[in-house]
Amino acid sequence: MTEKINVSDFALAPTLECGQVFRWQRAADCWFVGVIGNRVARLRQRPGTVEYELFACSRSVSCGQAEADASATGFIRHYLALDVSLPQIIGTFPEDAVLQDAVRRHWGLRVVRQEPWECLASFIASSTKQIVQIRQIVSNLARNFGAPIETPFGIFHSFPSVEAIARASHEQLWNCKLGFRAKNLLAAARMIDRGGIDWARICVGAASPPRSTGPVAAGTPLLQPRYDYESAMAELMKLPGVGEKVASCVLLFSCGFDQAFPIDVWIERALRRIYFAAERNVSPKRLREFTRSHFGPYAGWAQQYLFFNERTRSRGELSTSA
DNA sequence: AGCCAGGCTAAGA
DNA sequence: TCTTAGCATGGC
Repeated sequence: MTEKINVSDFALAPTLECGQVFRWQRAADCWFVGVIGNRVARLRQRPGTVEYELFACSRSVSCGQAEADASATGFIRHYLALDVSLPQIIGTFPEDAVLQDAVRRHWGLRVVRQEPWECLASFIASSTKQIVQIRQIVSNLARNFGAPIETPFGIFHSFPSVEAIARASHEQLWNCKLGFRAKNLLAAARMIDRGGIDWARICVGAASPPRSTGPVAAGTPLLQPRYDYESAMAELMKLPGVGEKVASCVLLFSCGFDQAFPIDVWIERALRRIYFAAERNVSPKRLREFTRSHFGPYAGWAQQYLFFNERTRSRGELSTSA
């Protein structure tokens, strides 16, 4: 059964294809099909609305049965960040000709709320890989280690849990086409699995990592205060294969740090061309400092507009939608 | 054929 | 503290 959500200031295609998530595919009749947590979703944009169908395997909902109720709508609205005001966010951007042009061209792009572990694992896998290949790796991991989800249009797989990856062998991960990143993903999963990272203070209220917390010592507060941005970054960078870029992606895409500004090769090229055309040999440190002072509290959203704009600049269509 | 990909890390200046 | 090779593999 298809349900509808009224939307404004939203564009589904750039949101799902700008490179922040790797699990969405185009299907027939303008549908996008993807996996969110342990559910399969079909999404389609129509004038003024987003249509959705949601399928899950759980105790309350039998496998393959469509969900459609208030909580399902809330689930989609939350994932797509439809509960925030895009004009207000764009209003914090600097008066910057290039950025404003990117915003006009891709109006409606939103930073979605991913699950932290899937986001982290995906970006550990992303080092010096093309987006097409990252999508392939994530798909391989899900098919080999995730839980199957049946739908009327095929079987999908949830992204594997921390334990599932932690229990895998190096060879199994290697076979998912991770290359030299396999040992990083394995070591990161094992470190998280034994409680080596303070997730609760990086992503307060997040659904990840999917581990029971076990007994808590008397007098221990159930919810620690959230880390500030720098501390959260430092905590994430304890993990092998996680440097500043990957950590920024995780903080922006899955932990609600809207100011995080990942600098990858595409963004770095764009920054040098747009803002430092007169200078050459601008140090990475100066680039970082510039992005922090120039783009404001929603720098990460600005980054997504610039990134997607850069990747589609001399191209009509995106090569990642295959 | 050769260069590049949503980088990270250890080693050397 | 700041640059530089090495890392695996596939797409173009």
